[in-house]
Amino acid sequence: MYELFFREFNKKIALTPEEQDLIKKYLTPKKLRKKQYLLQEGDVCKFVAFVEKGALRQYSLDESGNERIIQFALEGWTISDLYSFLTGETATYHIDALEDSELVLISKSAHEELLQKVAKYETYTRLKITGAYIAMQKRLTSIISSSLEERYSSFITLYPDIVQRVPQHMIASYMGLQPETLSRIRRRISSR
Amino acid sequence: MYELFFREFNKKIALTPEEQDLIKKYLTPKKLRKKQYLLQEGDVCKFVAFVEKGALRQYSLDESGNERIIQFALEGWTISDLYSFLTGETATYHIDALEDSELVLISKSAHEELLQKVAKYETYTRLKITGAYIAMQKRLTSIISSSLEERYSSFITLYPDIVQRVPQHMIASYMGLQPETLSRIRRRISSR
DNA sequence: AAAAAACGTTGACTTTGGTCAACGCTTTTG
DNA sequence: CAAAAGCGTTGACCAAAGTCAACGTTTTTT
Repeated sequence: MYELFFREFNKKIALTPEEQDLIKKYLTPKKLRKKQYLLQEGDVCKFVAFVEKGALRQYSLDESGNERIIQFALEGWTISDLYSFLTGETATYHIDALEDSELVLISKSAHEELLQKVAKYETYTRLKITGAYIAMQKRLTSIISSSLEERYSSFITLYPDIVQRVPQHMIASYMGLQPETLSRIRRRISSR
Repeated sequence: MYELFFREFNKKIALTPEEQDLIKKYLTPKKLRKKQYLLQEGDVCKFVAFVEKGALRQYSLDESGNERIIQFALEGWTISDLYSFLTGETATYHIDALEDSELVLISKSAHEELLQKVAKYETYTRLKITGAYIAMQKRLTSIISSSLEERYSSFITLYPDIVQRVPQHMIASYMGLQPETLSRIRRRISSR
């Protein structure tokens, strides 16, 4: 239990067995069936979720009610509505499961106590968010400066596992496109 | 000297005078004239820069050589090519000054020593990057789910100071648009 | 096993943003 | 102070993405 979580943690900073045991006390396992919600827009986000197994997505609804996916999370990724989690404001995103999934939850109070009691937890958190920031900045850069063909091509080389496991229209949504448009981009790419 | 820097720092976590003096030893002031580079693509980014006064921009060049602005930084903001700074890889962004500016620089070695010696510096860093992450996620969400009119309208309410101080074609670049397109969007908005 | 839902593709047409050129105005430079 | 560069706007035209409808296939549900 929590194997992947601690494997990832130790990749960022090595923990002693004692620290690991202490941290374990603050973790809650949770299973989610495909299509179940972890978070719905309007609720307050009560936890950060680490994906041990499965796949989730985070999305908002535009004014026409279309789903706009802003993040996927496969094994080893962390997902949450950070703004809602940290401020206690109501969430602006939905999070649901794309496959049956196993999560490790960290509640707000657990998060706060861990920050106080385990210095390495703060470091872990800092490194994790820094990595997420850098990745998102790259995504943003490619959105404002690359062609759709390039964006899709780098997506499939960067996230081949997502391409395998997630329906194409969701990848279109992630790219801010209509499914038909992504289909045509794929044709253009393959006919070269 | 460093007034704004410490004002912002203390907003996130309060420092004792001693801590403040200690941190000061690791800071380097730097003045930059309008149009001067702080960082050029291909160099390694050697520092994180806090803006005491002035305005900067971070951008990359697309394949046609157009500037694509991914971030502005006014007083109180921090700017850097984080990926290059942290990994030592060569930078993919340019950073230059839009106005004569005064910066506070933190070098790589200063950053690392501060993380070790001053626990609150790690907290400051974590909070700062978390805020930047949340802001960027909101920007990304609006890019993939809002109309251009909405995006520009929220930009001017969110960053009225940038609208005042930065030429319009740079705001277009920040939004991933041509200057002509932004000009037309403005006309559409004002004619309502 | 049958019915329903979800998915990806294609075609025809519309809407939107990009491109190129021109112009007037303001700011910067020499 | 004069010349040059930078800036924002507009018009005409072009290219790209969105929309709507239809279809065959696959997956899920019952």
